Amino acid sequence: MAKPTLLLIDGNSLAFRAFYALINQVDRFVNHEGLHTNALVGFNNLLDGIIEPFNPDLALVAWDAGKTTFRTGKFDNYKGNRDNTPQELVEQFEPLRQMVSLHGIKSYELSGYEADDIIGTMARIGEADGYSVTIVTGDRDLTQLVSDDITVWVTKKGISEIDHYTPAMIAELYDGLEPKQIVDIKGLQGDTSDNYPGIAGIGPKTALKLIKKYHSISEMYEQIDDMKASKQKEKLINGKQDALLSRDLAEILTDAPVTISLSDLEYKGPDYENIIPFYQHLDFKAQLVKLANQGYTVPTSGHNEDAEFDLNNTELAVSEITPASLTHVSQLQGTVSFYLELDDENYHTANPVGFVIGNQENGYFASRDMELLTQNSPVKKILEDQTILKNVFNAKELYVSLKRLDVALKGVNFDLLLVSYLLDTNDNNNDLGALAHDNDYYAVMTDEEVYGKGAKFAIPEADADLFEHLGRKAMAINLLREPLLELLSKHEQTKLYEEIELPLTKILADMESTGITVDSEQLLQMRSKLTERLSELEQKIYQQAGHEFNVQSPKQLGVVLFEEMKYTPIKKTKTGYSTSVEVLEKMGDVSIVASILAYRQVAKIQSTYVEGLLRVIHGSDSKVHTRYLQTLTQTGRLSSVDPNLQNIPVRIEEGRQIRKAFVPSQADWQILSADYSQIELRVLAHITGDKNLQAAFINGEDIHAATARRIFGIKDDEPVEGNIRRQAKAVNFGIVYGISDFGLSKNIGVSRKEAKAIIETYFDQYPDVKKWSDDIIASAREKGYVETIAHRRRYLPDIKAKRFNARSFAERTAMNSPIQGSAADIIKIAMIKVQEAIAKAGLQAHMLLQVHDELIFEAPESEMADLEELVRNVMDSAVTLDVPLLVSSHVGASWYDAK
DNA sequence: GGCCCACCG
DNA sequence: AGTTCGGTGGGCC
Repeated sequence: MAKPTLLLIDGNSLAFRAFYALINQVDRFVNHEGLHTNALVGFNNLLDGIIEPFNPDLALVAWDAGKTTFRTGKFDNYKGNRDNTPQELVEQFEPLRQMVSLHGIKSYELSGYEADDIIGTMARIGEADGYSVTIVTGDRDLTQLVSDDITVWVTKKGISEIDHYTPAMIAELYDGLEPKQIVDIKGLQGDTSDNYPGIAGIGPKTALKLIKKYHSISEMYEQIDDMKASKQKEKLINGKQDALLSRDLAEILTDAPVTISLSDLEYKGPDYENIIPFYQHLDFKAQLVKLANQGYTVPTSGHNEDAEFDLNNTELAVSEITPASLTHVSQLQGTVSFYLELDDENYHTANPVGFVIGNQENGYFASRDMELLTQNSPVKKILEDQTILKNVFNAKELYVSLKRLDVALKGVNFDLLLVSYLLDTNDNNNDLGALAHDNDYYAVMTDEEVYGKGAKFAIPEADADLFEHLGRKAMAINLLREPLLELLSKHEQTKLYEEIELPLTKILADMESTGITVDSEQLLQMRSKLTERLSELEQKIYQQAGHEFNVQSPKQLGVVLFEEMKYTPIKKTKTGYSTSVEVLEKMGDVSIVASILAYRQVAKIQSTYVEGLLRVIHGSDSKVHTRYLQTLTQTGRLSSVDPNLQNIPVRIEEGRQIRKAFVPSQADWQILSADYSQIELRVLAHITGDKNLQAAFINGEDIHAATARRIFGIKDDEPVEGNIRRQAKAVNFGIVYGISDFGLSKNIGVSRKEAKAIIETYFDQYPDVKKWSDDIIASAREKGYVETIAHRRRYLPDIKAKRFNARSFAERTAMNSPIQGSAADIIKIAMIKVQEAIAKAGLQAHMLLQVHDELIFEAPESEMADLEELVRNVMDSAVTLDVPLLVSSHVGASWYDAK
């Protein structure tokens, strides 16, 4: 029969490990009362992930009882070099013990002894009583206890990985030594973290060699006279006291006067009833979700008034649609929730795998049969009925997917994904379950929990399982609607939602479905030319380097440049030499560097753009259909994926050629591009109220020249030289980003001192810009968030962080987000108005793309003049600011030509 | 899956 | 001690 098991846990060392594993995020793990929880989180994961599955018969967590122990009596400086335990950790010790207790594990400490000694003692007692003992610790010192019946698990990499120490492993690590000899090694080499010395001048290698030869420190000194004279012998003789003391300190007691016995240590398992309020107190939402999914009820959370609704309403009435129940479905009215599941995130190509429709009053109806959405089905009728309001999750995905099934979705009224994102841009997770959990609703699982991820992704075969999940999603959408809409209203975001984001969703869906035509012939021609250039450059580089290597590997390139060719490294990355453009350009006129820069440029065009685009052209219509992510960025911008059409090359001619492949979808049509000029600087002028900055725009001045005159004191009748204007331009942009003197000096190539003076002059000349910057940071600190002109909100928890870096970052973000985000608001409003105007004018034109401050259209040549005027008028009047908005536009046969 | 690098506004 | 905002994608290791 297998032996009974005893688990001994080193509470202090694991708490330290857990704390420091998440030290970078210490300010993020704080509960609603301000208690830090990073160590609690890590410790809890350990208990859940390791201890619970292990399910021992007996378990104990041992804790240090205080700073003074019998070891400090022997050696004043024992652990004397340790900094005081941070307050953020100290405050977690008491809840840690509660947590241990709620997991059904006994805690124990003993005055005058360390946790190690309790563990050593209990381990030997357990071993003698016939237990298989496992010790879990963050401290490798405990490996001295390893025996046939005692295994030591030591966490590493924070606490995410664990090494299992057995006698065989010790033998391997210490060249055949036994576990108990580790203390002799430590006696000789010392321990810097515990601050005992060992023998000066004896390191790990010598220590190992000596103990291998003499077995122990005491045997070594017995034979020391026979040792031949050497410096080492002298060190050993002089250090005898230190060695004996250090050995003593390193040795873990196995006979501490503990007052507990094995019979006190029964492992009871978690106390579910009481651990839930405990987790709630700590704001451990993920843990609550786990418990809820295991069937443990989570009562309504008390502290978060904003999100208080009935989590216990988990009764779900979901049934498969049958010919008979179709009558019920057809009678649905008022408001319904609809959810369509796809087998892939790219909804332009994914297959629908099931859907659900219904509400709380009439129940939910699910099916895998997509035929039920087509022809004259009642479901299609409901979806196309403007008067029946739909609650959905990700309306844009639904518009596009349903359009592919020939269903024209109407009456979308609530989009859970969109609303959650507007409430908190961090809630941009595309998973409905996860997002519901963020809003304290736990009666639905995440897709990963139900479907798995990666290679394991699979839609459940059993109808009951799939329909339950779909039904719960639909129910979550319905139940979250009211509380979240109420929050929107509290945040003054109802207009943002109803008049900007929700209408925009439909427009983006149409743009995506329309797609833009890509001339693959053009790309194929480019590809063969670029292939040739790449192989020429490659050969040249090999010649310059003297051998072949992977030019695309920064690591190999670093070796070639900075080791073999002995150029001086200018900058390092975390993993080695930096070989970025910035570095390579600083290396000056070196032929291999020029070749590499050229190679990189061409390789980028080839792989990302030529080949990347060719891969995503749809065979059916020769177009690419990007997806705009409307709920991702922290500022309110869109992003574009599969393919990304917001970063098509433009600055360098060779890359710009790519734009020749973007052409109108029909003969005799053209491309129109219209973009806002300096929209962010205009927004800056508006929201800061700075009269000097506003005057420049109102008077139609060249803003960079105007800034140049101000910061470099150039008189009105003197010209602004190109290089000076370029510097001023960098300053104008830098201000928007919260640049430092360091950053500006690097950017425009002046000294740091000069850069500092320039920034100061800028703020003198535009005093209200300075005032606004200070004010917005103060406001962010007070409210915890910043806002755009349309009340788009970004929370900045780090604005109060103690860490300089995190705080500075938050301060720059506090300035930049209202500017970048307001610009995003403006172009979104413009898109809605342009679409309306095009419809009203009865034009055939399509809006195709948005690139942050630019809109791209296609239209018949015959209506292009009208379209251009319409677009310009709508864009420059989209909103009224204290400065004018300026739009420039161009027409051409391709995107390249519309410049 | 993280890192480096390069492209966009 | 680090130093300019917001993104996506390819390739390496």
